Amino acid sequence: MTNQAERGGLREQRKARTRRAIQEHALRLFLDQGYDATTVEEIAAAAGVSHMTFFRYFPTKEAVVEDDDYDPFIADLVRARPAGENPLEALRAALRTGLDAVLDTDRDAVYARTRLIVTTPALQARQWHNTATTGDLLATALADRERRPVDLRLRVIAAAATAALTTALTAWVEGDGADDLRSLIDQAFAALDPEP
Amino acid sequence: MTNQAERGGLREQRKARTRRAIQEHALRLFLDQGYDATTVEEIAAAAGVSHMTFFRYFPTKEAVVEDDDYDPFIADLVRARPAGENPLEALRAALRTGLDAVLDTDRDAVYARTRLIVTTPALQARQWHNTATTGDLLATALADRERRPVDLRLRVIAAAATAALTTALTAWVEGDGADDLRSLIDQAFAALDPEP
DNA sequence: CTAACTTTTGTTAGTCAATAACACTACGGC
DNA sequence: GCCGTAGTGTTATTGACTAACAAAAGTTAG
Repeated sequence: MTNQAERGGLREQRKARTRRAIQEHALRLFLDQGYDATTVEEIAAAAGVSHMTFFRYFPTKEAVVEDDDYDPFIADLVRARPAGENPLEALRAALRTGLDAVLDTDRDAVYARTRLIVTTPALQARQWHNTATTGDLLATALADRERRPVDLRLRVIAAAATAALTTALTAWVEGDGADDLRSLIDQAFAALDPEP
Repeated sequence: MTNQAERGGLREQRKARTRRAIQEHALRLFLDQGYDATTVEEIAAAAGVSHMTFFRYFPTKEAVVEDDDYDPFIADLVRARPAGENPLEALRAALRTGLDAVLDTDRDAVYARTRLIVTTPALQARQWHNTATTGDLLATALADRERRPVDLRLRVIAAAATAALTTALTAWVEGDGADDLRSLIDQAFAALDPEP
């Protein structure tokens, strides 16, 4: 119990509450009046903090929308795929498994956030950076799985897979969320296999 | 000769000269002292104009580095590929032809600019946006070539091709330009073909 | 050649994101 | 209860970018 402060201390509770408050007010305001039309000052005021505090919790205005917590999770799923499987199929299967877990429970929230990102230039730019990072992570996972170093080939395959995923997500938003995302992702990955 | 002003008038000459001056001083300063460490005010001063004039010529600080003029050219090369050829191979061949023309004459300039973009976060973000635009253009070109509308499959293939190109360019910079770019691009595209 | 016009530029003043310095408050260990 | 410190607010600064208006130059007509 020496480290109680890090788990249940009042400070940590407050921190977590403040962080969540900022995030929720930000998303509400973004969806309400648009991303660019919403200033950090507004968000901070709505959350009852100063704009400095906002930046203490999030490094940039964009970061408040980001949510890449489960990238490492997917990387682990990739590493768990059988070594014989071809890399692209391993990525497809891992992404599928990871997304299934999220979509079943949080579909609407995922859609709202994805829509916000896809339709906001500033968030897109940021998202592309995150996608590149994810690509690197996946390439590393592929390499680990085959017990060899990352090379150009694995990097290209990982980049192609994230490109397929991004294309499917964009199509999802373009269709106003009416399509089944899983099906779109299947189609996207199928396009990478020069079929018989 | 009714439209002389649009071709050889003093105004157009001055405009072209100013634009080039801004661009050259900007690149020099960026390479010299870094992108972030260089302010628009500095660039404007070096080019002998006010910072407002800078923004009249370039919408953003990043735009001064961009150079997507030959995207439509590559799209035309894609359209010119035989309709029987598979889409990915058509893109590879078109990109190859387009790059050959540039690399032979401007290799060093292309390398310097690519390095600047790859190593500067703000320029990367912008470049990803441009890459996405290029992807759309290529997808459209592929569709035109096959005389049918753009669909998810063509978009994925175009996105995968640009991802391969980007990966090759990144590897080129990581290797300090010592590798042969053409060879890197060949390897990158080969990775997209699940080989025999 | 001159007068009226249009285009381009500079000046000024501003907004907003992001960072820094420093003092203040209150939590939590003792 | 006391004190160190984490967390916050205040204020000020930098730098990208925009708007409004005035000034200067180019262009065209008469």
